[in-house]
Amino acid sequence: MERVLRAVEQVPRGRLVAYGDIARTVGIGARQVGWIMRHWGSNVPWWRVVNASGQLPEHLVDEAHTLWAQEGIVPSGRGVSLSDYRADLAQLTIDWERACLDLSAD
DNA sequence: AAGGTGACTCAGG
DNA sequence: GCCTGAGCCACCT
Repeated sequence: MERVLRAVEQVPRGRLVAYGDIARTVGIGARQVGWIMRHWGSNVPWWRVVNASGQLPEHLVDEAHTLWAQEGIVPSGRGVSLSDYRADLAQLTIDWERACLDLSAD
């Protein structure tokens, strides 16, 4: 699950990813991502992680809208247009790994 | 050890 | 767009 949290941390400002994206990237079930977020999400940019419909659970939408506004994400309808802000999770993790290599290489 | 639950997702109707 | 059913797997009774 460390991988999950790391993946979420890699999501850049103004971008979003779906639980399923993370799930497939780190190779676990989508529900596990949700479970992890519930326990450790408070320590990562959880608002950049939404479900496949671009929505969040009721108790979070309010916070999320505020944070999204700060990131320049404009909600559409009940959630956000995931397709408009979706980040390439796989690419992000690759970038992160390469960054680590660069650091050690130097 | 077995069964229920969940910040989910996908395919079908 | 909405509802159902099945798959998912870590965690908790």
